[in-house]
Amino acid sequence: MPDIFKAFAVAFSKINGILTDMFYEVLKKSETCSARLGVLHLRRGDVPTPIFMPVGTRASVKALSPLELEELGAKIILGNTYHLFLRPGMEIMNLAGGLNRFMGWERPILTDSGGFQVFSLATLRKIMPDGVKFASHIDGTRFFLGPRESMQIQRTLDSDIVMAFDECTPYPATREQAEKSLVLTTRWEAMSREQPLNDGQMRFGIVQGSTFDDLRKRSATEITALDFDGYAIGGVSVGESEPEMIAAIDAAAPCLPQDRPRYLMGVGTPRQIVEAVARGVDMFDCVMPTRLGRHGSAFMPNGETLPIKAGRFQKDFSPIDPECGCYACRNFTRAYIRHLFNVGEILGVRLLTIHNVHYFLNLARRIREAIANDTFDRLRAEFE
RNA sequence: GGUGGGGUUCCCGAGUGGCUAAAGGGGGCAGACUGUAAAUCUGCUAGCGAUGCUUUCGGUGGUUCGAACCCACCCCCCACCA
Repeated sequence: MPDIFKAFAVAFSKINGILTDMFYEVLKKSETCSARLGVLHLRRGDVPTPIFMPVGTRASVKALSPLELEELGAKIILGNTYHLFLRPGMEIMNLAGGLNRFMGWERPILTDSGGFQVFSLATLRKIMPDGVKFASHIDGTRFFLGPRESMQIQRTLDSDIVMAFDECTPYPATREQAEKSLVLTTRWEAMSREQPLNDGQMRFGIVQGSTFDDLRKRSATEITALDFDGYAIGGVSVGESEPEMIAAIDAAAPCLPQDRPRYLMGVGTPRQIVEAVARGVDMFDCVMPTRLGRHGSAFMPNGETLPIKAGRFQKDFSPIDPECGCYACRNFTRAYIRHLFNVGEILGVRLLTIHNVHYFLNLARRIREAIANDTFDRLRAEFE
């Protein structure tokens, strides 16, 4: 596309943004797939899309300081309603003046609603019509978390993007179970939608439907009708195969409005992210870079992982990835980082976390550049 | 020189007649991890032609149907006393 048209397209989408609410703008769409370049305008700053959001469940992206996140180029991070409600609790969060102030992070935060804990802490909860009775995984204390409670907590956290309270459907699920879960989720999200939020907080709905195309479409349609600021595809990365995950996106994405951001929750591997972008997804979060970093795996250019603890790196004095520009790769060797893991020094965990988070943030950057330069198909091919 | 304690599979270490190829750690190796109950978890770790066989508990003999485990001698280590 000639530059003049490009500029026009950008200008048009900007006007378009003003006509809506300027929360989300599409800057460019790929001509060969559904990938799109955009920007989220949030209270605490703009977020370019496609974007990767590091996960900071308990008011910390594990092993990293806000300064390091800033230097790595993180634009938005996650927090979690369930975990922050339990500790430090809302009294302290209120006194602190919200999650951003509490943790010293000035850029946007997206908070998950606790819906994922309905899935991950399945043995410690009971689903009720208006929410979930949990027994705290810390001390067993009983408490109730539903759409109303979750919205109220996220208000106190004062996050920039608030997720509706859903039931993350377990995998595998029968059609009957998936449908029942979908109906419950739609109800809960309608309740979530009614709750007041703070000025400037954006609210996302979540699509469920498990592995059933028609249920995915139905859920997407029902949730869209509730008119959220953005839409997430949930109930993925719960143990299903990659083709099943892709199928869920293929089923749901076309039913979501073009002028709102799409967020694929909990995903994923580099390839899964690239494939989802090709299908029109704009936002991602995943614990993979931070968790694998703590567990001794480093991401390599092709998306595979290097087990740094392996004995074969004992005398390997090259960087994790010679092509990588992160602090860990610029300054330290495999042999040294392996040694740190070997003796249990926390710096090892920190260095791999820095490398992995850099990898994911950089992947998102490369994706954005590729869409802008019409080379996304080429980038996509690197991960096949 | 004397007295006492001890030498176990890569390392530390449990095991005192058959249920012991030998507990438990460590180390090593492999794997898992996807809106974080995870700086975590799971396997394997003598050899082999492998539902069994061979070698192994400092060494050499011996007792016994059977020994890492009991006996004799030898080698080595540690502690204390001379």
